[in-house]
Amino acid sequence: MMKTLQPSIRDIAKALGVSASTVSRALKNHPDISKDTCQKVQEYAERVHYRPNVLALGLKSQRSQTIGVIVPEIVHHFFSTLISGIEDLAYGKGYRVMICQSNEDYLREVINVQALNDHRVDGLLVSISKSTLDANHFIRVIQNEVPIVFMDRICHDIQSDRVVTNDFEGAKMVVSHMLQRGRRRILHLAGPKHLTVGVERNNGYRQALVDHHIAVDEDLILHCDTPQRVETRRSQILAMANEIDGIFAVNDFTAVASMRLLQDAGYNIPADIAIAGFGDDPIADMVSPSLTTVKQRGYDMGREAAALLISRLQGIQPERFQTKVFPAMLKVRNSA
Amino acid sequence: MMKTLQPSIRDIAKALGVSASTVSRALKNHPDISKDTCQKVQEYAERVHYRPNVLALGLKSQRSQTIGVIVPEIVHHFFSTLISGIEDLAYGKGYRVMICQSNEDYLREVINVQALNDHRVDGLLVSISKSTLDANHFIRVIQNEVPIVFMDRICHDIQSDRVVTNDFEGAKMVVSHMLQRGRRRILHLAGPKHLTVGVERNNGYRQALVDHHIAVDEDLILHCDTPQRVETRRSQILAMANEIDGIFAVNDFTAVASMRLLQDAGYNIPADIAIAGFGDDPIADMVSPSLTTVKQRGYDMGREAAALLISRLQGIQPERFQTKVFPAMLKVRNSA
DNA sequence: AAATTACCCGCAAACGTTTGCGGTGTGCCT
DNA sequence: AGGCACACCGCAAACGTTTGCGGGTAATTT
Repeated sequence: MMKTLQPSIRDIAKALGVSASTVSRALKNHPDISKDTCQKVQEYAERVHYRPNVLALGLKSQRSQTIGVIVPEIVHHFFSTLISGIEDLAYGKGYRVMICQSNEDYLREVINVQALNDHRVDGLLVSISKSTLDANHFIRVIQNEVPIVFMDRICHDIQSDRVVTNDFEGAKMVVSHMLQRGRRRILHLAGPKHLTVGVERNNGYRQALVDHHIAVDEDLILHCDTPQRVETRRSQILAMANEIDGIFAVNDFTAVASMRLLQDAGYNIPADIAIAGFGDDPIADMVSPSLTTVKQRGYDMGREAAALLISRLQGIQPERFQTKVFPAMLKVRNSA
Repeated sequence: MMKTLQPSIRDIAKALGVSASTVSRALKNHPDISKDTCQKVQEYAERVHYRPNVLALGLKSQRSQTIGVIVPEIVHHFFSTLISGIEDLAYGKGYRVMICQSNEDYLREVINVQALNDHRVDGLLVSISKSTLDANHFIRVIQNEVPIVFMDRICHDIQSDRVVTNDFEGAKMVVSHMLQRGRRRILHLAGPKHLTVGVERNNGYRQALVDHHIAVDEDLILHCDTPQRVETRRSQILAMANEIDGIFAVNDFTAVASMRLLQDAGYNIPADIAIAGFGDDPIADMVSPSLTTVKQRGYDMGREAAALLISRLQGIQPERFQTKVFPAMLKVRNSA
């Protein structure tokens, strides 16, 4: 198998007995170059599989045509779909994408930001980690004129474009749905207090209760947003099981985990306890009973975020920062 | 908010009244530079948040310290864990990772390969798409001296390092398990014939039958490897339901989809029909009954693949290409 | 005092590309 | 025949970094 190193513009120039500048221009059909030369150059380039060196281009143009993406964990369906949306739109506009995971770890997030900055990405799309309280790493790249669009998990302290789900309405809808079906004591498995998504869903839960003239019982709100945490709080949840008739979890994994827990303990879902989640993960449709939840349009949010960022990169700057709010959709299934 | 463009080595040199070469050397404590100068440079660099320009580095050194990853779809848990493993190891070794999805589309895969090649990634980690029959796009980058390590979905036509699961043994184990529990007519929902994983699992299925002195009935092998395909073949599967007592699906989503289908049709799992999958996706533990399956060590495979690639990049070339085979582990749950 | 040595540091080229500017040759007009 | 326009192409600098080599100054040796 013959090895042929990547040919450069100079290699082509040498082989054809012309200058590098001529090759460069010929490749883009510059009017200064004769049709004849253009054709010769293009043919030869094609034949040797010439591909421009993006590093050199980026170095010269001071823009890499690459956007960086940081999400907590790609294993979560919502974030994977977000990424798919981003990729599809970005590719279409001639941008490449570098994806990083913070693993919900603040330090890792800082490193990711720095690494992407080192690679001179033109812009950043970010969903912050659960443990991110400080925003200096983001501020620094913004000072370098690298714009950021926050998605879903936004960073409150920073003025920027944002793409979010209407978490408040979504939560209100699904909790109202349970209340309308006669549930009265609904446990809320909530997210951390410093994540906007968690707070908004919590507020939606509260508003639904208020709307139905039910007092909010703070004892019915637990910080519990992962299957692991459900396991940790196992006894606590089981102890409450007889006093509740519904659960609203901040995401679907947690909802499903709590469902399994209660089913194993002999409870009938939804007869004894109704359960609802948030996100419409594929598991929602695979568990039994299937999970009532709130659908988030991850793919569309990804596209929108990428579109917002790219339009900003291309200088189409609307006066102020925008916040795109995607509607949440109630997905009624069998668990509530 | 003040904007401060990214300082270069020359900016530092100018500010400190020294040459760029001195700054470059001072930053890495080169013995030619006095302790005094080193300290001054490093302090100043720190203060202005100097970060080397990776594009320039890559251009000069002809290596980008970046490895490209192509997987079919990140939404699948196996591939996300694979990526996590890759990232963790690569980061540790000072490499960055660029992730692409082929969406099971051959053309998209070709574009991905080319894009990563354009970015002068030092090496490639690839799981091929279902629709990939031709390998020329891979051969071309290998000719450019960019090594490839195939993971899970390997490319048969190419000599290279490989990291795979022992699909044959895994399938044999889980099918044997069903046979030992008295199942006799097991439907196999198989993958496409040109994917090694599918073929190997198919072979494992066949071997298990042979081992138990049961004739292989080709009518019990259906090409059906996604929930969508299960839906398409709905009537066909239901028509067979009374004549089978087990199902072995090539992956967990397909297993779960068939389980839902049969449950909705009134069959009891596993009493009427046992069901097993492959992969140990998180859903396996969330559905009811929980799914018996075969565990694949995605994270470890990712780490191993990255390690293999990086050692090759660093010139530690074992004589021939290696194939690392990870053992499959039977995960017995309640569905079989 | 002259010569050697060590210690610091700068010059310039190179990686691959783009682009303003200047140059050459040909044909046309007067 | 001289001037002009036009078509075509090359030179060189620049992006940020590294690195071999050469040079200058001061300290040490003979």
